[in-house]
Amino acid sequence: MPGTYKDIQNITGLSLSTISKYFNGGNLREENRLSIEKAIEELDFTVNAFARGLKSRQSHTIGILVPDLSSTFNAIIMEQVCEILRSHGYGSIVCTCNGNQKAEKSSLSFLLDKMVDGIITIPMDETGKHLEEASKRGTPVVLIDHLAANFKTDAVIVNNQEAGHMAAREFILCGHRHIGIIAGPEDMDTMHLRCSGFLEEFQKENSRKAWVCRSGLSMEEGYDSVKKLLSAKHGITGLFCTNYELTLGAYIALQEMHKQIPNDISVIGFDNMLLSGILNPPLTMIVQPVKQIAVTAAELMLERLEKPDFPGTRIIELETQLLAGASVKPI
Amino acid sequence: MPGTYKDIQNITGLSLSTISKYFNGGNLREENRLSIEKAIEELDFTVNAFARGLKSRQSHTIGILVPDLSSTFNAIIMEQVCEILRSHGYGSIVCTCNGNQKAEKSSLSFLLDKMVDGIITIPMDETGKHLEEASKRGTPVVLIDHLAANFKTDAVIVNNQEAGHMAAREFILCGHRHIGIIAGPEDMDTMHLRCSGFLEEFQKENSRKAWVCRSGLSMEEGYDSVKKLLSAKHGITGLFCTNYELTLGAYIALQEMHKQIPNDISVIGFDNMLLSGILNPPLTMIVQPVKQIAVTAAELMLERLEKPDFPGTRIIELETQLLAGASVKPI
DNA sequence: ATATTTAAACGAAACGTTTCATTTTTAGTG
DNA sequence: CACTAAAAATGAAACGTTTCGTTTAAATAT
Repeated sequence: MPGTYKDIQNITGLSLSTISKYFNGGNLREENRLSIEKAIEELDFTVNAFARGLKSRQSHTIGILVPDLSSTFNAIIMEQVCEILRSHGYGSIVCTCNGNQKAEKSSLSFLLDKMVDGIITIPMDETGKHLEEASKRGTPVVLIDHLAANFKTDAVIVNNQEAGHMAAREFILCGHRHIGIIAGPEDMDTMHLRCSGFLEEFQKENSRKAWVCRSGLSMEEGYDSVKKLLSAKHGITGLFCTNYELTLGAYIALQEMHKQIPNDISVIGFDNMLLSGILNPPLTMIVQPVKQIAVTAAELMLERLEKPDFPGTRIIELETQLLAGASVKPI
Repeated sequence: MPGTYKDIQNITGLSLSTISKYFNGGNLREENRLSIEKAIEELDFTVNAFARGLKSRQSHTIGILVPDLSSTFNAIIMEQVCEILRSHGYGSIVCTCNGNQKAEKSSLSFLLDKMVDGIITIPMDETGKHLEEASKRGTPVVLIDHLAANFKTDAVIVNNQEAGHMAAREFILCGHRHIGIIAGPEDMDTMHLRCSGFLEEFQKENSRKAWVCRSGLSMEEGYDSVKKLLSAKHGITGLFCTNYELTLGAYIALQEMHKQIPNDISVIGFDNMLLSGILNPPLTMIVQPVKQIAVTAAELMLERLEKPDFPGTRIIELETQLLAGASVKPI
């Protein structure tokens, strides 16, 4: 039903190879170029991606594999990545694996079967074992958020440990000695690093003490963690929250308990600049360069696609920033 | 590099058509089936989707086109839709258009060029003009959230007007006469219907009055709207928030102003059950059947793909629910 | 055992591009 | 104006499946 090169050929009288050249940026005589363009218009023609892919072995499609999209951070990263790839002519096939490692492996196969030219992923299985299937097929992989122990490939990460340090230094600077950490899951290395980074710096002096409350990643768990930490009466004067949802949950809990920030308790949040702006007083938080993470991941992929055998792997570590608000009080 | 039917042929001695039959569910002699399976194993074979698509004219890929993924509602709908499609063997190419109608049109073309078998979209352009390109190519379209004025096609919507009614009745029942509505943009028909539905019901009696505060969709604007509405001293005793982000922003603003819910002010929120559970007192809210919306949209699409010329269009309206909390006080 | 029906396997021709080795045309030179 | 070099157009052979009309093999009936 849709037109083909042959239809263009019938209209213009040009050969298939010339027409192909037109669509692939070769040199044509001006009159031929115009007559092809006229035919395209007339036919409402677009190149058949199947046939093109069959010859060129490229789909101009990237597989995106993430644990979920309910986490705002993931959703926004994905949104940005898709958009950038799109502006370079690449589509994004998105798969989530719901925190399930088995699903992660099968989603990867699924994506590869769809002939994606590359995979961008926030891996769950931190060994990276599942990714071997991609390299077996010669499909490049770019990691976001954390490296994979047994799979060397391009990656964009963030200095989570340093993020922890920064938060700790901020509390130290203001004289805090008793801090609660709303830490999230221990087996997730981003979260773990933020927490251990904090402790490393904070506990350099014995007079300072931190209480770690592990949980999942959700707002609800941030809420619960605050209730737990404060009811234990450790004499905590500050809270460090290690992702967006936890921060929000914690904030809501504090409001409910009528704890004034920062008079009753100081808070350092994580991730979301937007949130910082709206709260009053503005929340001091560690922010990740979300946009830049997405841009970098997309660029790593695009460059890798251009030079498939560029040697070595590039691991790009971006900086988190302490966005100073007014939620940490000197004591 | 990856194997082909021909390689399987060399190993098994069977013809290409027999091998094709194997992959397309025809009847084979048991021994042949086994020998093919052995060959597949040995070769690590997977069917080439380009070649298959070229013949079958199907990509087993659906295009998903939404305004953005930063809105939690959209992100979750998408996550679910992708997952369901995936479980039926369909990939999802996701495009966002950032609230930009020009981008919406070009994203649609982009998706069609990628040979998607169908389009599931939350349309921005409410005329649906841009969708004509899809039907010109015979690509089915399923709408979510709202219909398109000039484009009849399958759709999943929600009774937004009735949602407004419900909220109004709840306030009326509790004796409220002065309500503020945090309404979002007027030109977005979901938001508009929630608001107009509310007004329709609420203003049946002249003694009741509602103040509408229009804004964008973000948390920040929910926050600002509350400040505006309350500083105007209309004597408002309740607030109706018309989406998740606005609800959250409003809640934060109220907390900050030390307005107790529901003693100082009653609140009905929208969209997010999770939020309701965590807040204290639990927030009364109107919830959309998110999961069911996603399931229905995916099913409409899958069924349409199976019977491309099933006559008529199916418009499925799902019900919102009032989730009773304790944030509306009788006065 | 042979004839007949049914089921399974086969061969060849598409599907719509790209590519490479050739041929034709154009532009450039003495 | 013929002659060469460079640029553009050409034809044919892939790419890896599916499909359809036909042949061959297996199963059933005579």
